[in-house]
Amino acid sequence: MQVHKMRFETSTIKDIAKALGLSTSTVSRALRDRYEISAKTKKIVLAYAEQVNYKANPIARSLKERRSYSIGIIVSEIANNFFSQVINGIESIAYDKDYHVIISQSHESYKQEKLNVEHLASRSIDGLLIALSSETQDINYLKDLYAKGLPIVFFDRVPDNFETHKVIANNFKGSFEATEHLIYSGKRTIAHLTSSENLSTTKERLEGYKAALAKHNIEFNPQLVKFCQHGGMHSEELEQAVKALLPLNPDGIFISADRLTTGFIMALKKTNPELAHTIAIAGFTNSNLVELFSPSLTSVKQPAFEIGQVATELLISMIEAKRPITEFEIRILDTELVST
Amino acid sequence: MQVHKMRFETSTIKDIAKALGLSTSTVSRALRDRYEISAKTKKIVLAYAEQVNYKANPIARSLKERRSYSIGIIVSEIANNFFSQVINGIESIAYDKDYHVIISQSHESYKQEKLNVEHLASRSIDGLLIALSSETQDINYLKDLYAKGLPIVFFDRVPDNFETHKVIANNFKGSFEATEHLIYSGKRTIAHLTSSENLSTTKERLEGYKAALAKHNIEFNPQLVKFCQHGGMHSEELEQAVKALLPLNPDGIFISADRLTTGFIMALKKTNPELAHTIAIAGFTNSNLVELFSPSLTSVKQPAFEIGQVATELLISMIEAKRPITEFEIRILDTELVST
DNA sequence: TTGAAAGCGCTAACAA
DNA sequence: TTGTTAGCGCTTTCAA
Repeated sequence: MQVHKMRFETSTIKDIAKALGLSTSTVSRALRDRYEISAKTKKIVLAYAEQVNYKANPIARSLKERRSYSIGIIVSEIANNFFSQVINGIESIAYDKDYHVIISQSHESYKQEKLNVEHLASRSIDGLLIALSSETQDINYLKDLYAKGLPIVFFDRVPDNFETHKVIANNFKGSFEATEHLIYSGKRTIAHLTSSENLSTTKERLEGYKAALAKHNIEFNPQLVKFCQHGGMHSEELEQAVKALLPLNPDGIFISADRLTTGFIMALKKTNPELAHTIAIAGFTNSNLVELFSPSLTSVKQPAFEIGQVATELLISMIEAKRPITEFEIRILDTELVST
Repeated sequence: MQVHKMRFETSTIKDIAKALGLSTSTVSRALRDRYEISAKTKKIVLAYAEQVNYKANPIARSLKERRSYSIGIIVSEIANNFFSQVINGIESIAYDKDYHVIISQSHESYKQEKLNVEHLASRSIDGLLIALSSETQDINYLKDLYAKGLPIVFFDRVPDNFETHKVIANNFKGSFEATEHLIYSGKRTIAHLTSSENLSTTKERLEGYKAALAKHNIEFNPQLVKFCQHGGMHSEELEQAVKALLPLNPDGIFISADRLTTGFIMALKKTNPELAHTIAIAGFTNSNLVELFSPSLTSVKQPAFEIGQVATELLISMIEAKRPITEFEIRILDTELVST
């Protein structure tokens, strides 16, 4: 453990105080730029601190201030373009405001999600940004933490029975446009492949799909809708969906999630390659590789980076709020339809 | 700030001590399972702690023990399949050993990398796992930290003048096989698109490429090799490379990095779509979407997850070593050639 | 086997 | 404006 001791042989506030013949509190005040302190002493302290390359020990500060300047993030998977872009947005704001982020993955498992959240909470995060796993139904553990004072902001996959800030894409509109796009290109038998019914996104996107059909007088056929409980984490799930849908002869399909979109195309190419280029595909995906895909598809892109930014701004505002917040916002950001 | 105070109204060691009429040290010993302590008291303490859902405050512990049980990770981009898989491997080991991880992205910028590392160091990470940015040449700032006692393990992009553990893929062999694969399919004018010359991976992969050419008596033509200083972060870089290579009429190309591989295909499709299916492509990529690509390609897959695992095991062994380590390992893991 | 006490580095109420 | 002092929650030496 010597190694460690060594590393901390950096100067502390105490060292500076001693060297300059001041008290630690004066040094602290100079460094934190707080309270009344003479410009002169401040300058001296700052100069000396600079000279000895003083770095405040964030752990000591955290212990004293009872906060860690860190925020927790829970996503299902970082190897998912949507989420990695959201994370970039989160970081862009967090680092700016001097917070650091701790990322955890639920891998679409409720158990893992709960474990991670509790682990983060015990690590004294100051706030939590979370997109629920596709398995999650019981959010009482989050309510408990929230009640104990942990600020939480939901993004993407949000619960409806939880009063706090939420940031989502305009799922209804995005789905409506994607479905309508298929209709405009002459498709009439449009299947819909989607995630677990638990997810808010699933419900909203299903509504958009239905609305587009209704607008164009196409009867809604529940058989054309297939749910994947695990969000496409397992390829069997997708192959089964393909197998169930094809007998209905769809000429188009609208897919409601990143992993499902790519997973569906893979499953289709694997099981029925001859159909890959005959079924028109429109789906949610933030992959920056869509241009390379064959068959090509029309993609609904979510403003992932912005979602991350907005969620972080809201979270930090909650963390730094002087009084409990009672008015909550649901921010809805527009998607973009991209054809290649 | 009330919000915060509230959150910490969880029981502390002191509370338990008071409730049970013991001293804090006894409670601490019981909880940490240390020193001589009577089985009886231990049981009482443990039961009570369980009952009140006691959670140790990691910040207080860190301050006292001068370590944070967290490790820092620097990658260029998490939205890169290779790196996100490495991170999954890192987490699988770290969480098991009760460390948490803090991920930072350099975005291939030396300045950002240095900033992030120093930020992490000031956050008292216990160790660092890093893949250098494509811009990085001066690693003195890392040497300084290392000299001060911060354990560091390099992976993927490693420096040659730094004595510590390193974990890499067998870049030479992977490149050799990929190039040879192109040769076996009858290609003779094989271009090579690669990253910044700074990177260790660039050098090793170039050697593999050359060796395969040599084995098959194909003369090495330096003009067929193009370096991308920014690792394909900018699309212009790639379009220029395409423009420079095509006049040489390559019938195959071997590409040495994930982002370059996908970037090159995009650039080719954009500028010379008619050639997209005539040039045989082999390239490093860990994308799980290659099956969807058109044109298709032969991919060199790195054992990313394992690289993360091994690097983390080595790092934790350094962190927990009782005495300074003097023998270092370079672990080389085999790649896999996948044709679709 | 247990307790008292010091101290990790920092902040902030209170006193001067 | 500055200093004194207490204390955040925990671990650990020393004494009992």
